[in-house]
Amino acid sequence: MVKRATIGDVAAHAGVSTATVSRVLNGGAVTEVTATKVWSAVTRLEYTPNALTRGVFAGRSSTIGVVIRDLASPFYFDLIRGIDEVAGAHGSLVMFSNTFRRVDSEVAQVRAMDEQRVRGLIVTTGEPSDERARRMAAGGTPCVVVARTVRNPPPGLHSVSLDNVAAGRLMAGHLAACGRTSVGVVIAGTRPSQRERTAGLRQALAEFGLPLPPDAVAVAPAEGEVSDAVGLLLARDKRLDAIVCTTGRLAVAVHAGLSDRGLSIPDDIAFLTMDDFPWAPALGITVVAQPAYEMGRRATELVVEAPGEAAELVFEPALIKRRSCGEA
Amino acid sequence: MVKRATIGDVAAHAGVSTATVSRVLNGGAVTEVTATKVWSAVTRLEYTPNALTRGVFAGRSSTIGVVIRDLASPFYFDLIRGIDEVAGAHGSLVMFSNTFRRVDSEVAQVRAMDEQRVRGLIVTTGEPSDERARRMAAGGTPCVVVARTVRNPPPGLHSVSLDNVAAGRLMAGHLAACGRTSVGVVIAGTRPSQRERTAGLRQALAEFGLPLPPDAVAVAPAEGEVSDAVGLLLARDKRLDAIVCTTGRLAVAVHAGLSDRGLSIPDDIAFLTMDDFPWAPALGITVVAQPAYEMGRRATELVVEAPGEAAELVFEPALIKRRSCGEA
DNA sequence: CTGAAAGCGCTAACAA
DNA sequence: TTGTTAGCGCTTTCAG
Repeated sequence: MVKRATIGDVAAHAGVSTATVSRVLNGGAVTEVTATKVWSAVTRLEYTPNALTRGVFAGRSSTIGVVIRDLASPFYFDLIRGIDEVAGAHGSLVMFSNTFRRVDSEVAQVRAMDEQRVRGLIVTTGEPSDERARRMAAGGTPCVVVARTVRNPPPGLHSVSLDNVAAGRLMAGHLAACGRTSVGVVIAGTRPSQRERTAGLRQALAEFGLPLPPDAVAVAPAEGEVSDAVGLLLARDKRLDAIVCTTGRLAVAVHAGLSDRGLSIPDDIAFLTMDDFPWAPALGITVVAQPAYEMGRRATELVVEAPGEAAELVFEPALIKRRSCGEA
Repeated sequence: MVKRATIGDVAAHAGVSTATVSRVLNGGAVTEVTATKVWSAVTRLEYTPNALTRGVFAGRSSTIGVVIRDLASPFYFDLIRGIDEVAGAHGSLVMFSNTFRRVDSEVAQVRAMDEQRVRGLIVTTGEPSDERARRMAAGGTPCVVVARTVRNPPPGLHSVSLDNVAAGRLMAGHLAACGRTSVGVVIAGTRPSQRERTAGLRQALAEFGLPLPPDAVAVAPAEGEVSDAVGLLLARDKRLDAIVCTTGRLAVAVHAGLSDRGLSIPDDIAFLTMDDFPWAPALGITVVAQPAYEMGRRATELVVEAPGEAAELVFEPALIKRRSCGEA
C-alpha cells in the first residue's frame, strides 16, 4: 500500500518549506522558478491535496449536504438534478443521504451532515430535524428546507416550497372544467404539503358546488397500500368519476390500481396527479407539476449566496393538460 | 454567529482533559462519574464532533464517493438506491457528483473525491478516470467501476457490470420469437456496453437468419437526436418491424419518436428497450432489465469489505415480457 | 483511570 | 519572496 505524499514530502523534494508549497498551490506570491520546482515535485510525487485538512483549518468543508426523504419520488429526482448542477458550477461536491421516510433516520442524517461541517445544508425532512438546522444556521451554516415552510425562521434558515393550496385549486378547476362531479383523493399522509393540497382541492371544489367529504380522501403511506385505498374510494361512491393523487411518488400505484380494476382512463374515470414525469406524455397523464429542477437550483443558490435574512421562496404549480381527465 | 464548542470547551466545562473527553466519546476506559460529567457538558454546550478532524487523523474520511455519469438514467437511479442503502447500513454517508456525460468533468470529479479522501469510490465513468482509480486503489482506497470492466485491474480496483452480450442476445431471441424480421437499433454511443449489446444482438439475430447491417444501427448521443435516428431507421427500411433501444436513458425519446410518426406498438412496430422502469408495466413495454439495485448494493459491499483481490462481478440481464413486441 | 504532550496535514501570521 | 512558528480540533501514545 503506497503511502500518500504530503505537503511536507513535496517541500522536501522541491527543497523549499511547506509554507511555500502551500503558497504555490493556493496562488500566493512566489518566484517563477520556485513554482516550477514545486510543481515538478507535485507531479513526480503524484501529490493530491487533502481536502479534509483544509476543511479543518477553514472550520468547514466545501461540500454541500443534502438529506432526501425519498429518492424514489420524481420530485426529488429533478430537485437533485438542480442542486447538483449549481453545486457543480460552484465547484462544490454534494454529499447526500436518503432517509427512507424514517423520522429517526432524518434526525441522524442531519446530525451527520453537521458533523461533516458541510458548507450548507438542503433538507426535505420533517420538523423534528429543524432544531438542529436552527443551530446550524446560527453557527453560520446556511440551511434550506425544501417542500415546506419553517415557522419563525432565524436568519440563515431558508425555505423553498410550492404553493400547495394553489396546486389543489388547479386540480379542482381542471376536474370541474372537464365535467367531473365526484372526485376521490389518494394522499400519502399528513405532512403539510399533503394537507394543503387537499385543502386547496376541497376549497375550490366547493366553489364549483362539488363537496369533498372526508371519506373521499384515502390515505396510503406506501405503494403497497394504494390499491386498497383506491378500492375504498371506488366502493364508497359508485358514481366516482375522478381520482386525484397528491404525490407523484404514488402515481404509478394509483394508475395501476385503476387499470387492475379494468377501469379505462378517462372514459370510466379521470386521473390527475401531482408531479410531472418523463413518461407522462406517452401515457397522456395530466399533471400539476412543481418546478422541481428550478427549486433545486434556487435552494442551492441560497446555500452559496448565504443571504443574511431568512428567505422564503414559494413556487407556483403549473397544470399540464394531457388526456387523462377527458375534456369538458 | 455562535461559535461551535470544541472538545477543549467540553473538557474545560467538565473539569477533565481533552483526552478524557475523547475517550468517553469513543468508548475508552472511564469511570461512570467522569462519563456523566462529560456527557452533561456535551449536552449543555451542544457539542457536535468534527468529522473532518477525525478524518484528518485517520488519514481518510468515512464517506463513500460516487461519481455518476448521468443521473437521468433509470439504471443509475436504482443503482444509487442500492448504494445508498448499504452505505446507510454501515453508517457511511455518500458523497456524489454527476458529470453530465462530460469526460473532463469525470476526471475532475474523481480527483475531487480523491482529495476528499473518501473511504471508497464507486464510478460509472469512462476509462480516462481509471488512472486515478488505480492510484487510489494502490493507496488503499477501494474503487469500483460500474457498468464496464477494467482491463488488468490491480488489487482494490473492482468492477460490477452486466453481461451485455447476453443482454443483446436476449433481445434478439425475443424479437425472433415474436416473429419480427427486420430490426433497427438506436444506440447511445460507442461505449463498451453499447457495443457489446449491439454485438450480442447482431450475433443472435444472425443465428436466426436475420442480418443486422451497420446502417440498421443509428447513433443518438442525446435525447434531441433520437427522433432523427428513428426517422433514419424507418426511412432506410420500409419493412422495419422492430426498434430496439440499447439504453434506458433514451427509451422515452425513442418511444415518442415512434408515436409521433403515428406508429402503433406493437401492431406497426415492436419496441424493446434496455432497463426496466416504474411505468413500463402501465405502458406494456417489454424490457431487458439490469439488476441495478443489486449492482449498487454489491458495489458498495466491495467498498466496505475491501477484498484484497480485484473482484469482477458480472450480472445477468433478464427479459421482462410485456406487450410491446406482440406475440409469436 | 486520567492527564500531558506530541502530532495528523495543512494554512496563516510574522519575521527575515 | 521565503522560512519559521503557531495553531485548526481531534486522537493517541506514554507516564503517572
